[in-house]
Amino acid sequence: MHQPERWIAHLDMDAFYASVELLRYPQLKGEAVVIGGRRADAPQQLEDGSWKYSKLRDYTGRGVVTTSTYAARDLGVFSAMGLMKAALRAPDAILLPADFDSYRKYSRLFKAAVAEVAPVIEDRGIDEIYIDLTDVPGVRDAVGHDPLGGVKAVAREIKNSVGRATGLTCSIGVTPNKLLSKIASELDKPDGISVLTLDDIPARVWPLGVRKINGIGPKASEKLIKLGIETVGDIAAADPRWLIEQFGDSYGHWLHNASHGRDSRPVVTHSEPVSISRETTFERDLSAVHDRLLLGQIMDELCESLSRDLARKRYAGKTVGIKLRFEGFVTVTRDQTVKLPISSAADIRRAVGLCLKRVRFDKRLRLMGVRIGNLVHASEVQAAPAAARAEPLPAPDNLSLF
DNA sequence: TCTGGGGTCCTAGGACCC
DNA sequence: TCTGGGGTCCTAGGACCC
Repeated sequence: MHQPERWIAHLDMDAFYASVELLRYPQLKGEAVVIGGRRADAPQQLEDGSWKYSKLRDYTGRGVVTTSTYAARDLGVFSAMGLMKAALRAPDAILLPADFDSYRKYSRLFKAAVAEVAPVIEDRGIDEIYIDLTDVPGVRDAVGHDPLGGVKAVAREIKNSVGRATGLTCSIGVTPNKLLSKIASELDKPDGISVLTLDDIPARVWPLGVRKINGIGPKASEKLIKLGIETVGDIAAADPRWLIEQFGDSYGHWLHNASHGRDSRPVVTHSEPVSISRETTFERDLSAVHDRLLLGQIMDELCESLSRDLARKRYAGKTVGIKLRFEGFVTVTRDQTVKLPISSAADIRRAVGLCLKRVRFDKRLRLMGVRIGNLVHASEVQAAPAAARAEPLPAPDNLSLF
């Protein structure tokens, strides 16, 4: 075995939201439980001490599954599935509302527990991280005599640390790069450790379906399958020139490299946000004519919520965008860049007004969103000269488009 | 029975400047 | 009368991820 230059871990919490809920309701262990739905009812304790739960079959309206327990997955209920569809498959599954404050708390706890063992961490969202283990003592010192043994011992130590801090389990993949580690962490889920070297790629990675590669989504996989390519090994065996013909220069090259397990991306321990947004899907589709006032009010609230978030995170931005999704799931976006960074709800709402003017409202709306990009730190925003501040003010009637 | 909310990155065309 | 390239910014849409 040749010695890898790096050892990168991918750590993925097992059924994270559902597992956090099971800490609170341990009596549900082993049951089919689904998290999701904005207005799902929380469990109620009755006089006799027993609990009353909402069932999936009683849910009506829009919404998707956020997470499901492994028992629910056995019934065919997975993340991102519509709740109504999930109810057909598992009508008796228990439905819990999402409690993001709680999930964020456990997220901080598990990340801190990992940092005690290995501090070079890249955040990949609430329930997963990459960790550079290369310079962790137990790994560095094992180079030469027993590298795999050292890596496994450190991975076990990380899992133990996470378990002690949270009572939750996770799965870890360790390989020479992020791409392979992301694949590896899924190989022995839940509560597993998988260590792979480049030599393991043909036996362990090539038999997997193309969707297992992070970066091949529904569209690319559909196209690959149409071309007769089903596994990662099929991509690896394909002529790279043909891949480039089919998928373009950039994605074609990337597919070729990914299928051979090549990935040199570093573990990024700090990053700045690119954009911040707020959006909401309505319970029923709204008419731009009949529900004008309501839509205007919802847009005001989105802008205020976005503005509060900017203030809390201490950012301002120059590009405001709206997102509208109409019935039929057709999505439209409009952007408006202003001269100086803004952060107040009123300034954002004004830019939104300019965006709204450029949209045709011939169908009912199901979603509305606001985004701000081109961010700068609030501390870098200078007071605007009066002339510049007064500049992009549209006539008031343009604001009340709804 | 349609499909949440928060993000990132890429592409491609047009404006504008040198 | 015809016709450069390069660079940057803005905008719209789309793929993908958690």
